[in-house]
Amino acid sequence: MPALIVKILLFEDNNSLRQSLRQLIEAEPGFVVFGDFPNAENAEELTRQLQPNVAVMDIDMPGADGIEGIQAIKTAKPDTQIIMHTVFEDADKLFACLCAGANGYLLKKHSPLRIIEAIHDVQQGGAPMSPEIARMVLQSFHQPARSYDLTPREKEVLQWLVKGYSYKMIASACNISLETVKSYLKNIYAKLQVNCGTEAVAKAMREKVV
Amino acid sequence: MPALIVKILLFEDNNSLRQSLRQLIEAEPGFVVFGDFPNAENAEELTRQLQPNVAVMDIDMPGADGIEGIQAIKTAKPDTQIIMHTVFEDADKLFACLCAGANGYLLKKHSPLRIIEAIHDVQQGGAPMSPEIARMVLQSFHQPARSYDLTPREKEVLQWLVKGYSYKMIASACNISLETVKSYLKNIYAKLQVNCGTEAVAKAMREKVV
DNA sequence: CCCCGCCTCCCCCATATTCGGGATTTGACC
DNA sequence: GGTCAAATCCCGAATATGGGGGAGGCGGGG
Repeated sequence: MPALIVKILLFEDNNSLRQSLRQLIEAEPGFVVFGDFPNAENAEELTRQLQPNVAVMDIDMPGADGIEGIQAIKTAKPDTQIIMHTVFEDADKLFACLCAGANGYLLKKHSPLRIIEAIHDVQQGGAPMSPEIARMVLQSFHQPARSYDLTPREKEVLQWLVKGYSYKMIASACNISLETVKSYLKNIYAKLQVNCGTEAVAKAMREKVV
Repeated sequence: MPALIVKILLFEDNNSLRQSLRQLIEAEPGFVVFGDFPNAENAEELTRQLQPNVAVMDIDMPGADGIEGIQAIKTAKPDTQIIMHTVFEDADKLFACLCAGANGYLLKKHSPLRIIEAIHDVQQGGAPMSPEIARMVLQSFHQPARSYDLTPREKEVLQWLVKGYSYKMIASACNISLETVKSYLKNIYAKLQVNCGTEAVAKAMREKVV
């Protein structure tokens, strides 16, 4: 049993597509499809039994969908590399998959041969993505970081608040009096248009203020 | 003036590397290097004057570094595609670049020819990344989502808190009494090992609890 | 049947926070 | 020299929060 055999599971509800993917993948030397399934039911149990190296997974499947599939597989065998293969460019589904632990994300509109490359990629620690997906992922980081015209000191105070500091702790951290802290926070709340600390923290973290 | 000319700026503090990159890029049909610089000083002004389509940027440069460079360029001309080209695999610098708006991220250890591909990629809406980088980016989404053994109701209450709701608002949102909310929050704070709402919100957001 | 976890509510009280008014000093800028 | 924003401080009152108890009902598992 050579170490270079790649054990693959296939989850895709379209039967004919699933069969052709299976044939395509098995044509590649060293790639063995240990199972193909129309949805992600029992994915956890299957993973435990078959110990795959890679899973190729659609998202939209009747029964258990791809997101549940990722969770099941990662629970059973966290080092399994999971490649999503779907028509969706929907941002919510994309990020749900990434948060669940997907290791790659290909759109079906690209050549099926891309899957073969992708399986090689994930085996070597890469993260294959369709260009549109890569772009969406990078853009998700790019938030303009609204400043709300906070003065430097106000930003500093807000940062401490975000770290969970109380007014008193902020005062000693900044070496200023409690009254000053209260004064700053008043202004900060007004500028952020919130009316309590928790809201300010939530807003600051969501919008990458400071 | 054919529309297919790509105007490129180059920021790299190593003089010989900068020169060879320039030659390499200009050897590609349609690619014109409008300027090369040893750091990102005056990047905003330069961008405004030269109106580049693409910038290739190192991170570690004396004077103004690559992160400031991204900000300057994106301020002056937001649709400029910025490709980072650096030795760093350092996570902090990586994410700082992405947050600032980088559109691609290549490691210098890969073939310089990858840059040519990357410039084509960004022009077509892609987001070229070295495999290691792509993996780090995807992994940044994959947080196990610690649950801290919160009960369903507790999770719900915490979610409202994260949205900035006050105790009273949570009470009416959940159709329970203020006392009940206080009771839940007591338990939640204990389970999260925090001692106030702001800290709980910060922790919940950071660790994707709920 | 009994126990236990969950949901719900209650009381009390100390403190923290919010928000409404000020005020002073400093340093930059015109 | 005048103006203005920023940083610093103070007072006081109304609420909100945090932490300590306890307690009843309900459903599931042993």
